[in-house]
Amino acid sequence: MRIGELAARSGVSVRALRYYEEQGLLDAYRSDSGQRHYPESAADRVQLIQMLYAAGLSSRTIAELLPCVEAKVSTPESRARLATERNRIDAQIAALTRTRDRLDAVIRLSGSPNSGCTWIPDQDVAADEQDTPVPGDPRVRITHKS
Amino acid sequence: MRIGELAARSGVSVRALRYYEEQGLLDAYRSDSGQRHYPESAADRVQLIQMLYAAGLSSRTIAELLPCVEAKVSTPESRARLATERNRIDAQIAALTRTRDRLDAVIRLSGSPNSGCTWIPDQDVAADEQDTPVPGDPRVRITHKS
DNA sequence: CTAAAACCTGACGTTGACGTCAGAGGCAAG
DNA sequence: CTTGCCTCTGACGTCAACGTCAGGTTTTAG
Repeated sequence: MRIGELAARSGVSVRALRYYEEQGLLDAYRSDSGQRHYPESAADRVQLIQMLYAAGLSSRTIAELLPCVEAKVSTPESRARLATERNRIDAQIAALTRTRDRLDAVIRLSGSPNSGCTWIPDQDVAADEQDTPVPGDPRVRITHKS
Repeated sequence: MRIGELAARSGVSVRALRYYEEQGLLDAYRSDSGQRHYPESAADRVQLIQMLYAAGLSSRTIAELLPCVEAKVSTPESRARLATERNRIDAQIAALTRTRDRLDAVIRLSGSPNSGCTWIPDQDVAADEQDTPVPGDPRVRITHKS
């Protein structure tokens, strides 16, 4: 198939596909006129590329690990790299989970009439830390050069 | 405290703090000479900002939602916004989990004796929790001081 | 008092993953 | 053959979250 169809099938832009090729993530056969042609399997590969991009991997890292993931072949270095990225993703999941739970807490408590929401575990909500912007508060002006 | 101390405490750069202020995420009192002064609570706020950045929220979105999380109040719109972001994070967690599982599968398969083309004998795969020390690698830096 | 360290405000630089535009050529249909 | 869509190769534009530098002021340590 040509690039337009692959783009439509995999849901990415034509530009992105050319960029992937430029980064060494996706190769194409060229017709005599120079047009790119892809096998059916390219769609899956693009999905995989998108997956790894979404996980925060850079083009270079993807280029390094993609052969391993596709061919399931690895050297000790690539296995170490895989493990590193896996752990990074794991940490990211944990952080996202904490963030989600915090947002959940806010959502649940935002309907309550009182202010007993404690998003700091065992610390009292300090009454006012002079942090609230008072409507008619004349802030100190920035006096540059007295 | 002044900006340098806040930066040290919260683990972000001075430039980042000034940027947060510019984006309306963090306000500071100014001394007569124009220097920023922050209350103790600013450190927590910075942590929260970092958390939301790490979850993929933009400055503008954080600016919209941060008052809800801090003041524990919300309008129907902000609740909807919170729910939207929560669901986005949830989807992101699901996608990351799938990606991690896929990497796990590759790691297991490539570690198997018969399926991996390990052309370098036996080496320890103890490359764990060690991030790639590439000099100019500007990936997602969350600067967790651990 | 003095020198170093910290802070200030612009303002331009960086990076990755593309978007977008220009100009030129290819491909099936009528 | 021409019309209209698709594709090609550069090459510049974009956007966010800062990094970095310059030139000047303020605070602090000795």
